[in-house]
Amino acid sequence: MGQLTIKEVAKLCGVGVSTVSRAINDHPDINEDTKKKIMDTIREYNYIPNNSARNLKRIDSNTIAVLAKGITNPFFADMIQVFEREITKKRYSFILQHVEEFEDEVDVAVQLEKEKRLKGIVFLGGLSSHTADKLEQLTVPYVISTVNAAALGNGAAYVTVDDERESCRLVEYLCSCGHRRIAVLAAGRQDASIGAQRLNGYRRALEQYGIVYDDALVMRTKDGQPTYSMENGYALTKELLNLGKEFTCIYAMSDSMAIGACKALFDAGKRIPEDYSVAGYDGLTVAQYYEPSITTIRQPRREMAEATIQMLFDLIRKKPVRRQRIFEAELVLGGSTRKL
Amino acid sequence: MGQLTIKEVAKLCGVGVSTVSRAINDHPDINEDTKKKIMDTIREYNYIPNNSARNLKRIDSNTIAVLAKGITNPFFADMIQVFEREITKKRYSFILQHVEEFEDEVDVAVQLEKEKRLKGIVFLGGLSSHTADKLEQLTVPYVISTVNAAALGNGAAYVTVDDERESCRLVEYLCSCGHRRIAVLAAGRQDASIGAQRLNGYRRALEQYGIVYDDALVMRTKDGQPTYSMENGYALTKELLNLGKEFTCIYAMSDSMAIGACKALFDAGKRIPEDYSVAGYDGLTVAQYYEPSITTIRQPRREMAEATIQMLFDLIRKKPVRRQRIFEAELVLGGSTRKL
DNA sequence: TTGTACGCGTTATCAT
DNA sequence: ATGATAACGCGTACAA
Repeated sequence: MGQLTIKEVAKLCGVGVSTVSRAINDHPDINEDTKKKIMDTIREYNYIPNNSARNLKRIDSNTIAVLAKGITNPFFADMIQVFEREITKKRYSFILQHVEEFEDEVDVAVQLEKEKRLKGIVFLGGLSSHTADKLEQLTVPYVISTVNAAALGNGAAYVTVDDERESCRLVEYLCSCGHRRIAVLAAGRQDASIGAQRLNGYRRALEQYGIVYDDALVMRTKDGQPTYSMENGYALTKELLNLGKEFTCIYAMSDSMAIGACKALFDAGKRIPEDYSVAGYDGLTVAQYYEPSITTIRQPRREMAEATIQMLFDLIRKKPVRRQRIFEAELVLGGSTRKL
Repeated sequence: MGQLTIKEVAKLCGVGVSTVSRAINDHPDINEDTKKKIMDTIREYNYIPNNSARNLKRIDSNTIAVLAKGITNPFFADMIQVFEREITKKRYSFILQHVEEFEDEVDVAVQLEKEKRLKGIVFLGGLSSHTADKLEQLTVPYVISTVNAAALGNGAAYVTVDDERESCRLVEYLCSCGHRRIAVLAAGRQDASIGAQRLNGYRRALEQYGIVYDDALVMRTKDGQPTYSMENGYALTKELLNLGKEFTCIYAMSDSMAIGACKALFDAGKRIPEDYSVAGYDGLTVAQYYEPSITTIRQPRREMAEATIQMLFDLIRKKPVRRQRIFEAELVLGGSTRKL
């Protein structure tokens, strides 16, 4: 199709292409009048510069990309807001790039870095250890946010919480309430990421309280099922009830699962926390709004997002900077748990 | 930096650039052995083609873009999944493009169409009527999803529900339960989109039941506040309670607001539905999982998403197609409302 | 089957 | 202050 190019705009205005380029890129050395005339015709004819051509030619671009695996995860929602705000505040362009479940986020990052001449990258979620070495293909600074990046062990910059420790802290609290048979809604067996960490924390807490670990109380997500959903929490809890195991408390490894667990208990005619206590993990907004509000571990998402951007810009500006930050989470007590 | 280009790969392999190009683009007329050798060195040296250059050169690209305003909106989550699945199923590439709150999604679309040589576009959310004429700048087919596009009135293709009718239906149900003083948690006054539609539906239902509309029962969101959030639902309900108005039911214009409303009532020591009934709108998953489950209007999101893609491909293939589809929503009865 | 050369639309460099 | 022109990295017609 006869798309409008910079050449035709130049012809229309009776000037050279470089003058048009100067106009649209706010270059200083250009006559105000000619600039105005050019901008007017551009508006009149709806000329839109081709970004591919610009990116191809440009040396650099002051653009930060945030790559999110599972962009619809409610856990990411306010973090993304913070990223957007902080990045534009620093006068950089912000690209939010969705990474599909089956895609390798590092591959996407390497491509995008070339395509858009990125200045920096944030990884949100995903990032299993077996792709860690690929990170070396990146030539710009990057920060890994909210994934237990410590496990990657390659000196990468990251911002996270210690999932094992926080999980342990939560379960310690539950034990201190007198619970000794705490069922767990966990990830599948093949999960080597946060799911495994949180389960480790659970076991550590039990040990400290001299409680024998009982594998029968650990409900594992079926392979291929989405783990951290309400549906899964509901299904696993139903199954747990059907098994007839004795327990006084359910520890769900995400707030969404905890909500599913609560609903399953309600549907079975149980009361919370009188009959069963329920605890979650994440600190989603909806956990506070549930009735009863859900005892959980709140990750300081906004602060973590801010720290991520701060760290990224320090790296970009080659400031000396601590490349690892492990945030402390907060134990939020809700009405969903009680002392026995 | 000495980035690896197709030229250098060609040199490394001792072949011409076009042969390399043929290799990476799966062209038929190329010797299998040379192709293999090229692909091997590409892997060895981690060569990544520059997408900007490719897009610039390519005539077309079999790519569909979904532009979402408010990508973190839980309402969009499963629709996006469907888009992704259906588009890749049809062997097209899928781009999910986040549109910032202050951005004009049509501008973004026009740019992206040029940059990526798009074959089609889906608009999800946003799209106020004052940008409707800009849509003519698009030269590829597009479908508007889930926004009351009828109001745009320019013959654009869209998939939606009739917000006014469905809202009316819900309120009719509430009236049929004997409620006569139904408070509303609404959008701000300047909202001319779905917020206004749903409020119209409310008024129509009242009329049918001979109930006088009382503006004092309509709690409007403060300007600049995010409307459809739990926080807002909570705040508006607190305010409503403080006003001391008499009412037996709250109609929140989104499920998130309804959950906020419930929590505010619980915090005030009220019971649901014994003291107050609460109804929402949207049919989010969490509405079912809340306790009590929330009476709401469920929009058939997945079906709407499927219809959107179907319509888009029909347009691309120039099949004759009904360019407007208005889906029927479902009235979901939950435990949050009761007959008086 | 393969290589050469041109052009995609833009920005940067150099003249003027 | 402005214009001509050479890249940017790749795909493709055309020639071989």
